[in-house]
Amino acid sequence: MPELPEAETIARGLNATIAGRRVARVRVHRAEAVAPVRPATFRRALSGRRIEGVVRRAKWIMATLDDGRRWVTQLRMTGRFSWRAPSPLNLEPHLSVSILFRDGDAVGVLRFYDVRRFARMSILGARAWAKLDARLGVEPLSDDFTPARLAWLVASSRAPLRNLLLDQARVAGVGNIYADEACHIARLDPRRQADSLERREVRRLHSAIRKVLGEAVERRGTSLSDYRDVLGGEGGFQNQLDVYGRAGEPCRRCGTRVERAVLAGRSAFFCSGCQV
DNA sequence: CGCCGTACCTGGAGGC
DNA sequence: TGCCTCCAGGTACGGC
Repeated sequence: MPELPEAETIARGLNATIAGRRVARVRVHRAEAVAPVRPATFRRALSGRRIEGVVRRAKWIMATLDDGRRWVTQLRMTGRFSWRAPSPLNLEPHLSVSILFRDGDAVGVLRFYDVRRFARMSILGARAWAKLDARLGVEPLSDDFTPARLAWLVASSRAPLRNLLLDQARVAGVGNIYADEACHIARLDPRRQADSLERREVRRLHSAIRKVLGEAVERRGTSLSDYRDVLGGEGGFQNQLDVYGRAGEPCRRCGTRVERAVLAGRSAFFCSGCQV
């Protein structure tokens, strides 16, 4: 579900709600949400800690704790945070973890849901976090992501362009939706061998990635089914998709029917009329 | 060693 | 209605 824009929206939402607050109580309803660590270990590590701040890295949500450790969440396909006033806790479907915050009279509950149970959260020391961070690629909205850097990445792979864009060790945070949308904006066939791109094509791809991710962040992400922000709101970018999920429908640029192909076991949507 | 198929889960959509 | 198949925003892992 969540790619960079959705994770960014969630991280900002969490920062606005829980930064500065202290964890009063943690409940782990589904042990696999914190695996391989035992629920009691996770609970003890987070209980009593104050949240210094919450940021996104790639598709990870990372909260810095007042003991210097990091509380990290990988949402995978259907992980979702929900911040609400506390209510009598009935066991809701798909509820994985609930965290009670209390600071004086300010009280709130952060709940974590996960339909498909792929999501994971853990508490990492600063060094373990640095190690995780180091194996992730360049942030595409940062100044480090230059056309030259992308050219170097693209030249290093013979895989289809779309697969390269999904590789988190190369470009961090791009997933299936935005990889396809970026290829369409750049007028590049996602099946093209990555190292076949010419310099001007790399430049188009670079600006397309930044454009689509930037606009999707502004629109607070893409809500196709499960994704919601921390307060339950939907994103708005699903109304601006050019190709993702539109197989058989006309290309908004040239009218040709959008096609679906399978690359590395995952759907790729593109227009063979204007993407070469 | 780079790349790909598969597995991990549940649930929604669509065919019959 | 029910049963079947296919598909889904991600990524770790094993194998070639």
